[in-house]
Amino acid sequence: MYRTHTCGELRIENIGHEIILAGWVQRIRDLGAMSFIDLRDRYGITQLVVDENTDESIVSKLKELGREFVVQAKGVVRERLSKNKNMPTGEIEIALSEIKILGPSKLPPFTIQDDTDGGDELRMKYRYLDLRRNVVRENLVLRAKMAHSVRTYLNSKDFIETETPVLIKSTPEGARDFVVPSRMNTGEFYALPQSPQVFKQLLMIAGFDRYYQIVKCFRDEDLRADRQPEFTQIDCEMSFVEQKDVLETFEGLTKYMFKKVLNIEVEDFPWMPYSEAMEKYGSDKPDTRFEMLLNDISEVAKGKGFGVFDKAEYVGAICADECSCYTRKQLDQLTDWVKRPQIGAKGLVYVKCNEDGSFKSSVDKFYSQEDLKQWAEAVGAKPHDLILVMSGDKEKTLSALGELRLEMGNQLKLRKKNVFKPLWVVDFPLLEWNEENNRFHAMHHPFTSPKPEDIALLETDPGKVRANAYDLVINGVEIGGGSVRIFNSELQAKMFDKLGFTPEQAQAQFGFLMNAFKYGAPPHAGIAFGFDRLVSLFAGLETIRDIIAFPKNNSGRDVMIDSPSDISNEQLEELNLKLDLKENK
RNA sequence: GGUGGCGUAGUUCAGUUGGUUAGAAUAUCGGCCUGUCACGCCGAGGGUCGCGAGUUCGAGUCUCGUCGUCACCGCCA
Repeated sequence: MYRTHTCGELRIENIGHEIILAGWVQRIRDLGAMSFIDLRDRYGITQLVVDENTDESIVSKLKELGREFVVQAKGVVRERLSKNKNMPTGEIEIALSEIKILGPSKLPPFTIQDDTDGGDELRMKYRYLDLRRNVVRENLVLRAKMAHSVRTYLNSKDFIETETPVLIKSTPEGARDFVVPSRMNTGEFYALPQSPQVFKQLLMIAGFDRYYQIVKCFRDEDLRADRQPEFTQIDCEMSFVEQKDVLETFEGLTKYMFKKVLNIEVEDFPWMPYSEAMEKYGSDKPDTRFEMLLNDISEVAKGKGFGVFDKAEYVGAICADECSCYTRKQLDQLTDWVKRPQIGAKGLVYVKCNEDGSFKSSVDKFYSQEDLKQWAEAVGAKPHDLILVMSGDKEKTLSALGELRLEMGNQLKLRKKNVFKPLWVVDFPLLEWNEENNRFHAMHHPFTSPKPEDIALLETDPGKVRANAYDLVINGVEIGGGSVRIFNSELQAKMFDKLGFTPEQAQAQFGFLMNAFKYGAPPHAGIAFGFDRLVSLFAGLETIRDIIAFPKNNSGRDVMIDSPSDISNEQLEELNLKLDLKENK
């Protein structure tokens, strides 16, 4: 037995007990005739003391100790002379009678403290040291708690947790696949799943009725703070349900998690059509923690001789409360901000609403006070407000205004981390036009069913067809999405046709699913949540790296184990692979 | 694929207009210290200024390239 207690549990009641602790040396404070050692483990920190009564052999042994040594300490719990109210074990200490080094440590490259001196790069390289820090471990404990609450809730609703294969088949739709060569099947490859999509549908056909899985998914696309090449989904599917049933179930799950994990009661989730999200927020994942909605002011802004607006397809505005005090410098900075290539706007027009009801704008030359008053009415601006106007191609301007809205929300501190505003965005378009390959792509995936009333549009105006698809959005983050599925092989065949598949290609790629539909397929629908994003949202973090034990960097590398890496010629040969690198490293 | 930021002591950073021997904090090591808990005080060691070219009498500083890293755009059904 290495220990009788953990470093977080001894209290004043334990005084006089002879105990054994094991853990890491956090810090040694050598006061000369006496020394204090902070011993740390997952559960806390306990102070060990060496003083004039301590055996000489122990005193000399302290010289060998350094930060992050793993030691076993034996001693008697005693009350401290000077107590530390800031720590749970702060009323007691251990009078050392024996100390043994279990694992010596080199000097760690950064300090293992809450406010570490280590940068991200170093922390990732020595992730096993970083994980010793409270803040990082607490994120992973939160993750474990959340996963537990998912299982508790879904199990209670009769969902069957089912594993699906990781070595599957590459398909042309969607993201780029990660691919695995097969040794036994020369020249052939598995693909890693982008999601267990088809398997969960097959489970519905199998009559499982309700399936879930907390499962790794893989997408070989460029990364972001909230995107890793491998990530975790809460993946679900239900039979004999409509959209409403799925949303109710998973709204229930989300509320349950907020309550169990954060002890927060969230209100019922509003439903917002995709078209409304785009018009009012300039985004399909609106941050509804604050208003500042987008307004179409084309009617009142056009036809007054200002060429930029007159030529524009759309003129839109947002109203920032109490911002008429913005200085010329601040407005110039905002203009530069929207002109950055990432936003790509041509410019920004402002109107300051003065206290006396007059207006001061950057386009006073073209617009009278009366004109500007109409703008103010259109956006609901009051005195002291600031109206920001952009124009151009409608779609681009909406999304640029949406970005500007978020930026203003940041500047005005309206995006509070401890406020949670979930909503369902519904009625997504079924298809979106892809300029690159000159064909329609499925916006969600090719198994999503069109709204029945829109099916006729498939022939006449496919871009207008709405899908029975939905996203859960919280605070401007897309947490998850799903759809009611097609469960009829003819409609599925028609979808593949619209997506530009020949019947032969569709059969080769998805024949197994379309055949399965012919053996009694129930109506079904499903959803998947990005578990990493949900955890980071709960943790109040921007990046999902901090809630993953061993994440990859921006370039998809694990800098700790240094992967990906070369493989040996023997391995290549066994797989019948030859490299043909376009550029030498 | 693109845009931008960063790269200087173990670590986090400063380094002015291109100009003497590149600094601070912290960590480490040594000394002193009986109630510390971010202990304190005194002292010491520690630098391929990412790498490579170029401009210059002279480059941490300017230019180009390259590598690494971060954020974003494209991409991510």
